[in-house]
Amino acid sequence: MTRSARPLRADAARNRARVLEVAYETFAAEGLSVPIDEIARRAGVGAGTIYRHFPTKEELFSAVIRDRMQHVVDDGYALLEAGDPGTALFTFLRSIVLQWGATDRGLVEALAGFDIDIQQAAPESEEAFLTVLGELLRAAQQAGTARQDVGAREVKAILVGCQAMQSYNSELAERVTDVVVDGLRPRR
Amino acid sequence: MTRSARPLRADAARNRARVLEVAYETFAAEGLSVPIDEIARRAGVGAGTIYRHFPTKEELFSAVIRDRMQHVVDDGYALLEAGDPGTALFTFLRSIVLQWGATDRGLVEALAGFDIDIQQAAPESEEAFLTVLGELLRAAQQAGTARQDVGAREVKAILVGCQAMQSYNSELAERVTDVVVDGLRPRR
Amino acid sequence: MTRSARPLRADAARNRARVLEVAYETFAAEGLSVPIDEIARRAGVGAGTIYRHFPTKEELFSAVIRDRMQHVVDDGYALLEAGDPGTALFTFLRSIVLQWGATDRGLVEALAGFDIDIQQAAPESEEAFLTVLGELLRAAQQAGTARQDVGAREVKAILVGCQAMQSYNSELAERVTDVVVDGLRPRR
Amino acid sequence: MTRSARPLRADAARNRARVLEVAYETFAAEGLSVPIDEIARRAGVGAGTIYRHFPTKEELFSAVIRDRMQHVVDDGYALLEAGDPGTALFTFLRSIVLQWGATDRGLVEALAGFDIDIQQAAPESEEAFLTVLGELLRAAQQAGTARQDVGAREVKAILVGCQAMQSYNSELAERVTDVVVDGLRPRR
DNA sequence: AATGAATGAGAGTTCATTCAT
DNA sequence: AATGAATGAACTCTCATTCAT
Repeated sequence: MTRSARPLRADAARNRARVLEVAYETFAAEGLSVPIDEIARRAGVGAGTIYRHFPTKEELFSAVIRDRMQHVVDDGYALLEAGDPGTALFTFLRSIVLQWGATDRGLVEALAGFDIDIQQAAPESEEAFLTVLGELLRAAQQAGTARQDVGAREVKAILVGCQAMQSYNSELAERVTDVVVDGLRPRR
Repeated sequence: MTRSARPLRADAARNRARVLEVAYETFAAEGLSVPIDEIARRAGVGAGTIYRHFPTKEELFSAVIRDRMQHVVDDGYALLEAGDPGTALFTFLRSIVLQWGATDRGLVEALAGFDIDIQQAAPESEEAFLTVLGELLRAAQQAGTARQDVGAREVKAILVGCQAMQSYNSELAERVTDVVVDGLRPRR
Repeated sequence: MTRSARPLRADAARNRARVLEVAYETFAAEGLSVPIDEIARRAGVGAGTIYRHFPTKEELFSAVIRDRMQHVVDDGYALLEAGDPGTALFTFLRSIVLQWGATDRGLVEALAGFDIDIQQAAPESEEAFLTVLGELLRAAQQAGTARQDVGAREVKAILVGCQAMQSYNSELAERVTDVVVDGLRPRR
Repeated sequence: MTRSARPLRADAARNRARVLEVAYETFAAEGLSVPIDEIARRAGVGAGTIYRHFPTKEELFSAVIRDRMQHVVDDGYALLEAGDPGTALFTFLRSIVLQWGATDRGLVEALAGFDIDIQQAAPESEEAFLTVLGELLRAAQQAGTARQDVGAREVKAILVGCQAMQSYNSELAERVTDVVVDGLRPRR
C-alpha cells in the first residue's frame, strides 16, 4: 500500500502499525468523531506523529478501512477455497455483519458514506472487496443458492444496510440479517 | 402535536414552521453536523429564534424527526385504508425508502442512531410508527404475502438498513430494496 | 422618585411595583446575573413591560436599591426617634447586616460596586443614607459610645465590609459583626 | 504546588506563567467577568493555549487564587519570623488590604465567593492561609495585642470585609481598615 | 400599555492541524 | 523522527435589548 521510495525506519513502522490498530479500535468503539489527540494518547504517541504518517484525519481513517478491508477480503477468499460454494456467500455476509459490525460504529458510518467517501478514499480496497464478493456470489449462483438477478454491487449495498441495522439494534441483528439475506436466495 | 396550553402567536408559528422545514431540508441534504447558524441563515432568522423554539440542537432534530414521522405514519394509514392489504406493506416500505430516503441523510443518521437516540428523542413517534407498521404487516401476513416469523421491530430494522443502502448508493436503491423486501415474503 | 409629568396609569403602577418587588427578591436570592426574562416570568409580565419602566437592567437594579434604601433610611430614623442614642447606631448596623444581608446577594454585590456604581445609580439614596447614618453616628458620639475620629462615610464602608463578610460566611457573621462594630467604640 | 509526573516544557511553562500573570492583572483590574479571549489576547497567546493549561475558566481563577495565596502566606511567615509578635498580625492584615486589595477586584469577588467557591477551588490554599493567620493571631494574643475571643476564621472574615471596603472606596480604605482592625484589639 | 418573539453579539469550549523544541 | 504545545476558526448556547403584534 505504501508507495514511498525508502522504507520506513523500524521504529516509525512500529508507530504506524500501533496507530492504525488503536485508531481502528477507537473508531470502532466510538465513531469517527473521536479527536485525534485521544487516539494519540491511547497509542502512546504525540499527535504530530499521527500527522507524519497520515496527513489528515480522513487519511487515517482511509488507512484503517484499507487495513480492515484486507482482512475481510482475505476471509472471503478463505471461504471460497475451503468451503461449500453454496453457503460461502451467506457465511461471509453473516460473519461480516455479526462479527465485525457488532463493535464497529466507524465502519458503518464510513460504509454509509456519512463522513468520508470510501470509494474515493480507498478505491483499491473497494475494488478488491467487490471482486471477492463477486466470486462468492457467482459460486452461490452456480450452486443455485443465490438469485441470478443481482450483482456484487447489489450485495455490497445489502451489506451496508445490514451494518446499519446492526448499529441500529444489535439484538435484532441476527434474525434480521437472516431475513434480508434470504432475499438473495432464488425466488420460488 | 402541540400540547402547550396557549397556541403560538401567528408570527412565531410561521417562524417555527419555517425553521422546521429548512432544518429538514438541510439535515436531509447535508447531515446532522450542519451548524445551527447555517440553518438560521437559510431560514432567514437569528440563531436565537431557533433556540427559542428548540432549546438544544438535539431538540430541533427530534422535532424534525417527529414531523417527518407523522407524515410517514399518515401515509401508512392511507395505504391501509385505501389499498390492497397484500401489497400495502410493500408499497409503504418502497415509498419510504425511494421517495424520502433519496435526499435524506439526516433521517438515516437519526434512524441508525448515530448522533441521537430516536427512541429517546421521539418515543411517541417511534411507537406510532411501529403501530402502523405492525398493522400493515399483519394485513400482509393475513393476505399471505409476508412471512409469519417477523414482527414490526424486525421490519423497522430492515427499513433502517434500506435507508442506509439508499444513502450509500442511490442508483442501486430501487433494485436492492426489492431484493431486501423480497426477504419478507413467505419462503417457498 | 419619578419625575415624569403625568402619573402612571393604575395598571402600569401596579406592574411597576410588582416588578420591583420580584426583582428585589430575585436579585437578593440569586445575585445580579439573573436574566431579565426570568424576572419577567416570575412577575407575570412580559420582558417588554420591564423595559418600559426601567430602560436598562442597571436602571432596574438602581430602582431596587433606591426602594430598599428608603426602607433602611426609614428604619434609621425610627431608631433615632424612638431609641436610646447610645445604642441606636449599633442596633442599626447590626440589623442591616443580619436581617438584610442574610438573603441579599444582589445588595452586597451592588454595595461593593461589582456590577454597578451605586453612587452613580442612586445618588439621592446614597445621600439620604449617609445623612441618617451621620445623625445616628453623631448621637452615639455625643452619648460617648462611638469614637470621635470617624465619619458617616467610614461607617458606610465598614457596613459594606460587614455585608461582604455576611455573604462570605453567614455562620460567622453575627460574632464578626460584633467584633468589627466594636472597632467603632471609643478606644481606652 | 505542581504534582504532575513530568515537568512542563520550557516554552509551555513560560506561557503558563505568562497567562497566570496576565489573568491575575486582568481579573484584579476588571473582575471575573472578563472573557477568556481577552486574557488570551493580552497574554499574546491563542485561547486554546489557556484551555490547555486550565481546562475551564474556573480552573484559571483557582490557579490565580492559589498563586496569589501562596505569596500572601509567604508574607505572613516572613512577618512571623522576622517581626514583633505583637504587631505582626496587624501589619499582615493592613498589608494585604492596602497593597493587594488596591487593584484586586477579582480577589475580593473570589474571597467573598460570588462566582467561585474558594474552599472548593483551592482547599489547600485556604488551609495554608488559615494556618498562618492562626499563628499570627496566637502570637498577638500572647503578646496581649489581640482579643482572646476570636479565631483565625473570624479574622479571615474580617479580612474579606476589609477587601470589600477597599474595593468599595479605596480612598477611605486606610482609615477604615485601622478602625476595623482596632476591633480585634482587646477591649479596655 | 403590554406582550413575548426576534435579534445578534458574544460567551465558553473543542479540535484538526501546524510548528518550535 | 517524534513530541506535544500552540493555534484559531468553528461550534453550541445565552441574554440584554428591540420591535411587530
